[in-house]
Amino acid sequence: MSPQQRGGETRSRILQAAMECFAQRGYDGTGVAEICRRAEVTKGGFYHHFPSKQAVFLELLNRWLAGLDTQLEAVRAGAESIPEGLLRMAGMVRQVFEAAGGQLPIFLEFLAQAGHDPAVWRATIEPYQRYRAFFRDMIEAGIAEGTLRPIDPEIGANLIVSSAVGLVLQGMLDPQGADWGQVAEESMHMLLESLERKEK
Amino acid sequence: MSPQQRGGETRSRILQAAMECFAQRGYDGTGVAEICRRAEVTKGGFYHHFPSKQAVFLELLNRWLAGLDTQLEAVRAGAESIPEGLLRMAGMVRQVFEAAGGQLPIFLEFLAQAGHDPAVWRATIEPYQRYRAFFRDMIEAGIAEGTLRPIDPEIGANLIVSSAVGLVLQGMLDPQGADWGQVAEESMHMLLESLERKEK
DNA sequence: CGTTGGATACCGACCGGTCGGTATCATTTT
DNA sequence: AAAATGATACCGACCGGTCGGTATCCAACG
Repeated sequence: MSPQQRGGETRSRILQAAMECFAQRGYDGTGVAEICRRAEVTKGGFYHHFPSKQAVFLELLNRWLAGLDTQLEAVRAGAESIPEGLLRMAGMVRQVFEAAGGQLPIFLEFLAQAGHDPAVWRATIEPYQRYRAFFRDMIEAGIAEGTLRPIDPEIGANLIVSSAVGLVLQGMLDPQGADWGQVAEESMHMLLESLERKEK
Repeated sequence: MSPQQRGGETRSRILQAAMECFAQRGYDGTGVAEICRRAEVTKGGFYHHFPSKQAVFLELLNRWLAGLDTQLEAVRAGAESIPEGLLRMAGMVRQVFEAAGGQLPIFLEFLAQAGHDPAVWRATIEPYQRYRAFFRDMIEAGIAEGTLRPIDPEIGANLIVSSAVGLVLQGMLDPQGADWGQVAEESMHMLLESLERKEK
């Protein structure tokens, strides 16, 4: 195996292990040693691939956000109408939950760290603004195509983003508390029902 | 000054200092020594009043939640109709933000810690269930009194709680990003508009 | 009234242990 | 040989919590 391949594999093993540790014990709660143990790498290897613990965290955050971005964009491009697109985005919540296999609380870590670390903060807050703009544009398009009532797009986008964030958060905290994927779909359905233009 | 008074004052000074520290540096990020410095108490005094750092954190959490509870209940009792009550609860968001004076990120700490510490988790998750039940009852009452459309109360309550949580979260992360109090009111207004029974 | 006993409040040095990060060396690949 | 990779040992800082001791005040007693 080439060294690039080996190095890359070690690198992703570290990332994977770090994600699991952060999700279970939190950022401050997990030591570099623990990540190394789980990734079957020594400290030397760790600091060969990453300059610091924070760098690993930041890369994890950026990957997660990038994944969300591409998913959202794909759904938008594939949807026939705005309401249908929004509904399918609600379905993404279920996917997000299933994909992470109970290791989701790392999202909480992202948020908590954003409160203390300016670098994490910038990386966290910027996507929120992007998402608000994203849904604002969608709503405007929906109004233009006549499938949505003429509401204030800013407020509507905010409502969507807020509900999504709140939903994901509750799902993180209490995965067994409900079928959050289904709750997300039904909530978005109710929300849409009120935004959609009804033919009389 | 009686010793009880002195003791009580010291105790609340510790709580206040701890809240500020936790909000700025996070739970793990703040040492007991730092809390003591800010509260002008020594470590001995700290551990005289509290058995552990976690105990301080938990008391802070419980006080916050208790305050929210009493406020919500007061609004419900004082409202003439369900929609009016819901609208005034949206106004509470502005109050919450102003009352905390930018020290709000401690809410994030509550959430993050809930992911790791079972005691914090129980204290955090239980109010969510209570709030969902609270709003479900309100919606049911609203349907009964004829001011709300006959929607699914569970889903509606979930939508309200999720939006509120997401709104508060965004306000924490980016206090300067918007007038969150106003955004909360307008969002709730839009939400209500779709839930309210419209006379034709 | 003065004294005394003891409860409460508070002090600050100290401990065992952990942590993130570094320095150095060994091995493998090109 | 040079570069990439990763293993081992170690460092200094810091942290939560403990502990022996002191200051302050109240209540009971003589």
